[in-house]
Amino acid sequence: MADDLQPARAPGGTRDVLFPESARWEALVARFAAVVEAAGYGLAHTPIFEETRVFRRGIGAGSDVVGKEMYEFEDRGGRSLALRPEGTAPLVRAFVQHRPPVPWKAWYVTPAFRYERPQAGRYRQHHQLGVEAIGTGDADLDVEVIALAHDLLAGVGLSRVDLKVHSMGDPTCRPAYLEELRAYLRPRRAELCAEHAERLEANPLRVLDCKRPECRAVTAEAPRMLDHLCEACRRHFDRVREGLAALDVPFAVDDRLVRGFDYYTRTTFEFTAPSLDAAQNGVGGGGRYDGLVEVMGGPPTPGIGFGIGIERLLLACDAEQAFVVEPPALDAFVVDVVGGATARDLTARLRRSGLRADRAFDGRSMRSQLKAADRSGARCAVIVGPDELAAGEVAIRPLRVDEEQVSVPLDAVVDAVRQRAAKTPQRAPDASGTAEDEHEDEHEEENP
RNA sequence: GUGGCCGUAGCUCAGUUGGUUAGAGCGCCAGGUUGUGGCCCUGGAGGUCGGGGGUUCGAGUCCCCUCGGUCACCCCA
Repeated sequence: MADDLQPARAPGGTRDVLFPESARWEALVARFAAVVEAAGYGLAHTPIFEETRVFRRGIGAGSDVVGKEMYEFEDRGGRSLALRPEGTAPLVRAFVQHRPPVPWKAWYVTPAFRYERPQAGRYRQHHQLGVEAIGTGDADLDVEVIALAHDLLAGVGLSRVDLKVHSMGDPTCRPAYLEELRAYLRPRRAELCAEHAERLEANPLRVLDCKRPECRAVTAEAPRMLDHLCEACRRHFDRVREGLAALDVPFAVDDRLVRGFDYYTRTTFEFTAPSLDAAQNGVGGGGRYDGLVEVMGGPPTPGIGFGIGIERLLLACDAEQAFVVEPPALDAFVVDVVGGATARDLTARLRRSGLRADRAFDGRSMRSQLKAADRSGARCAVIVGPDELAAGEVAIRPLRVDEEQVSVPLDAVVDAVRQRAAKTPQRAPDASGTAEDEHEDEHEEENP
């Protein structure tokens, strides 16, 4: 019973995003939409849960995400469902189901769920922005997709983001390479760390990605995928690198880059923010998945996409004091010390005229109401006291600039507030430190 | 799933070898200013000391359990 008295909390690893922070999220999503829609991508919403097999088949039963991190459940009809742990598999499922004309270019913003222990930059429910482009294997599409992610990251004002790219090969060249890698590792198995000695046969690539020194030492001389690409994959990768260079997207080839989902073929890439001193500094990543549509039951169709973690991106922005967003200020705050009817009517009139207005309730003192007006960040207070009431006027008191207050007839309030709004710079409620303009036009980009 | 650290007001924290009615700053409310916000002053509200059990004459302080938070490993956004 004592348990019932404990106040309720959001479940572990989840977070509330309340007002002014939510305004920043909205601004980020809007920025993303602008970038990708300008490139022909259309917004797609798909269900937040899918049949479990969509992920099991798509992401791969051997991956950690599917093996131990999925929010899996049975519904009342006994169906096995799962909350989406990532964005690609559901969109590929939607592609297979609806068969839109190719190339199909879609973007999404969605929560993603993974049952992991929360820590800095990692949540059980996090949010991703991403795109998927399905229907062509042209390497220039890889370049386009990577450049879009880069442009967003640079556009929000992050000065330092590292991009690593790699090629995973394809069914022509990868199996032979994997066999060669296993053959190299087998005799050295005893030198590997415990987990990777275990997984050597199932997923030898993971060993390359291991950060432990013992694995590092063993793999220093191990054969690399890049040296074993087939002719087609090599040409593809060359074209991707050439394209990135042509578009001034800085990158480094990382021949140890291994990504967590089984579906990747050829190009894979990852963006990290060195400014994040937390362990989780990957802000986004993606790759090509030329076999995935087929795995989902569609015709053989190539595709590529990426996902960006909203929480991590914003964390990285915090570290650089980038992407500071000021929510729009109120145009007016109505102060009424004569009963409240005027405030009621006036706020409604201002709002219906397209202005942003608020007021105080509970018939508080003028001092209290003006305090509230100040705190609200409103550009001016519209004051109604006994004198104004008698004269059919209101007093317009500027709050953000040092100017005299003026009296205007009741009829002229909307115009007066509108004029004030036009010439008063905005300042958000509780604005702390640097106040920038709400409109996000200028942002320098520095390329290393 | 494994491990470290931490739970005292809305927030950030103090709380002396266990010892009377648990404190501060900020925030909030009210007043100083019977018509005017930001600064200043005064007062006020607000605490199951995460929860449960134990030791003790006495527990915020010690012990056990539990819940929660946080950071890291694994892996990922």
